[in-house]
Amino acid sequence: MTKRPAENPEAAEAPAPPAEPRWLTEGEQRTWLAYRHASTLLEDYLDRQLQRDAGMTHVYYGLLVRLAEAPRRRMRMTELAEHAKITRSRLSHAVARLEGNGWVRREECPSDKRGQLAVLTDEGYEMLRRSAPGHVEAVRTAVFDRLTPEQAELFGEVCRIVAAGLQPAGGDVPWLR
Amino acid sequence: MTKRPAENPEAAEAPAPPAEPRWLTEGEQRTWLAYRHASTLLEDYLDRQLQRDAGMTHVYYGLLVRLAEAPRRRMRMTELAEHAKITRSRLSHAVARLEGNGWVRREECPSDKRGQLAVLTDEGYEMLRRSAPGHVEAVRTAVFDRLTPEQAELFGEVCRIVAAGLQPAGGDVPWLR
DNA sequence: AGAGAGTGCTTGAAGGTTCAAGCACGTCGC
DNA sequence: GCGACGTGCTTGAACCTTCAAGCACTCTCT
Repeated sequence: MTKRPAENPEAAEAPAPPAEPRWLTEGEQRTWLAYRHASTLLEDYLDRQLQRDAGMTHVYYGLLVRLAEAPRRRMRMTELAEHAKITRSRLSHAVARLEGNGWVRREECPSDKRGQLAVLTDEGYEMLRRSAPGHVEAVRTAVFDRLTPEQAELFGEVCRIVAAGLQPAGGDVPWLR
Repeated sequence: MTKRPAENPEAAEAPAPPAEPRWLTEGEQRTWLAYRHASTLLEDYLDRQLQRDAGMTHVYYGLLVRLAEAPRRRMRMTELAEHAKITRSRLSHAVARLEGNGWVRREECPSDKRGQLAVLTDEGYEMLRRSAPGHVEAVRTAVFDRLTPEQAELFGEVCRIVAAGLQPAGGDVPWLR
């Protein structure tokens, strides 16, 4: 409910906002709803495509991509989690699964005995090479083919602003522990 | 991997794309990554805020909002699922949980004995009224306070385009069964 | 060197989502 | 009216994510 309820919520508010909430304008509501729809549908579309063609969700796929682009195709767990914007816990579970698939292997970190390296296997790389064309096609179809270059550019700009504001470094609260 | 891999993938492609994949340009890659970051962080941020202040995720919250805005605060299950862009199955589980919380109640549909109506209870409405200010504040903080009105407007436009393209009605494939 | 605090990662349980069935009712055509 | 197919919704199992601990190692300070 980003819109004011029918009745007047004067006193007795939730913990955070002290005064009258700054409700969204009509236009902001429409924008917000549009964003919600777009991101829900897009997430779904990409997850289905990748689940079908690569046997994993978009998040897992993204992890493999990051590994593929890292030097020596390996990365510290924490660093990988930060790049992917997910919690360490989630990454642990994810790598366990990907390890089961033979796409990732773990290695001890030579410089820190607590540390673990996630390493993309050759199998993993090969899987990525096979499914990349289908994925990029899906992204194009769903997004870039429908936008003018100017729209795409501005969309990127907006996303960068929003992401920066929620970044643990950029904001002032460490949302991702 | 929306970027071309290091080696040249000439022959032996994935099922879908027949010829050389249309890889993303440098700028498109940056935009895509920014979108992924923004949506991941935003989803997380909102879910945490609502989990903390309202005891449910953003999706569940959205369902209650839709019910609150529906005539007589009730809606057919299928219709609600379509509005929320989720599967019927997911909605069934969700309503079961919300029913357990006392925020939603089910009613038989008078005109179709197969049908079910999800009805927002008074408790549910009250919960919404209490948590709405905190939620709208979070949305403002994360998004609208950081964008100029022009940026917000264009962002909404882009989202509408993308969503329309993925809509079962708008596209040509029924992604949501 | 050693205690205490911090870091890196994992674990298990609780809850959410998806997928494939499945049941009940409606609709269409004979 | 009755069979076949379609629709509305639910169910259970498999999998994913979160949350709260927990273990092992490192760092800091004395």
